[in-house]
Amino acid sequence: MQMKTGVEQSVYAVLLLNMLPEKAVLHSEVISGQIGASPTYFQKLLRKLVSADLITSVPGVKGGFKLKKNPEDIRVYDIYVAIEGQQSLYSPSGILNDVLELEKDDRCCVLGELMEEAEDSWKSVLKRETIASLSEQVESKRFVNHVTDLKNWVEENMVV
Amino acid sequence: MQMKTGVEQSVYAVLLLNMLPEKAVLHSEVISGQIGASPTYFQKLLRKLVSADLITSVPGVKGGFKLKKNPEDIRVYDIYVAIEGQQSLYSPSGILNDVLELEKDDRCCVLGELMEEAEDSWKSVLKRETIASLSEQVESKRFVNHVTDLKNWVEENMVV
DNA sequence: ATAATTCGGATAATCATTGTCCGGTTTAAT
DNA sequence: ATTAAACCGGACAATGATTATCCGAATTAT
Repeated sequence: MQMKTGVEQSVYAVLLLNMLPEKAVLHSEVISGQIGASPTYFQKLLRKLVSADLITSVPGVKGGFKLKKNPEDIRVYDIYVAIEGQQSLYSPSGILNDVLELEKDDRCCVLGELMEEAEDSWKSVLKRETIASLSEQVESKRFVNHVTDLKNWVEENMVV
Repeated sequence: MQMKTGVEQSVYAVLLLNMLPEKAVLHSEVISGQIGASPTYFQKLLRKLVSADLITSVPGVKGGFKLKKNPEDIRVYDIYVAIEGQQSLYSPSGILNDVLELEKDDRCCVLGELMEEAEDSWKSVLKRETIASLSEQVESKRFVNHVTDLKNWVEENMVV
């Protein structure tokens, strides 16, 4: 039970896109290069983010990706769902139902209720934080100089 | 990102073992038969529970498994850790460190802190519930008659 | 027109989980 | 003592999900 690395990469990608000025986009291979991800697979992650309406893609020469929503409206949870899908951490196999000889309608999986509560609790933390608040943390922490380096890098590599 | 089915099976196994009278044990194949798990793999799960000191094994003819701790002292979380190990849901790959050109010592993974908090929140729910409280729920809910059936089955199949 | 890019599908590679097998050890019963 | 039935633990195979690659099509700036 481990989170996909794709979620982590996607979060950082969105953080990078958040550094873009208006109208500018970032080429997918440039991003994956910076993050150190496999370019082809990373494209698929980006497309999932596009499908989830979190980022926008611009096809053609000088194309690339940029944010679609405001950073305050992109929760870490949204990125997680975009990449991993909505399936829950725990899929009850109905074992206890068999054991107790229950009907299928009898939705009373004791363990399931607990797991659902645990998962909700986990999700609520991911829903709390947004790209805006994460960016703020990165900037306000102890490495402001590195952030300016990174922003310079973005400006050098962005298009339009 | 999905929880191993082994965790679910293990929880139910422990619930079954909790129905045993003192000194009695349950044969591993009998349990896996009831739960509908593959017998050989299920043995491995049981041995993990043994290693975690949650249950005891009795080798030899008339051998089997029984609880080692009191049901109040076995948390769902303990079973989860016994089966899945202690690795966290999120293993930071240090991407942001690379991006920000940080030293390895600089443990300031923004996303990591958030994920850790989320995971702690998730775990706290699993730590709250014990085998005792789960058993109580099963018994007190709406299927008391099924539980007595199950207890009869345990008595028929237990050893010593 | 051409080159550079995203899009979407098919498919392969990798890895964790699940499952099997076998020889060894322990114990009850004969 | 011998035997049979169970647990022990390691090696290894099968399965399935994630990751990764490739290719042709669509789009757009030059």
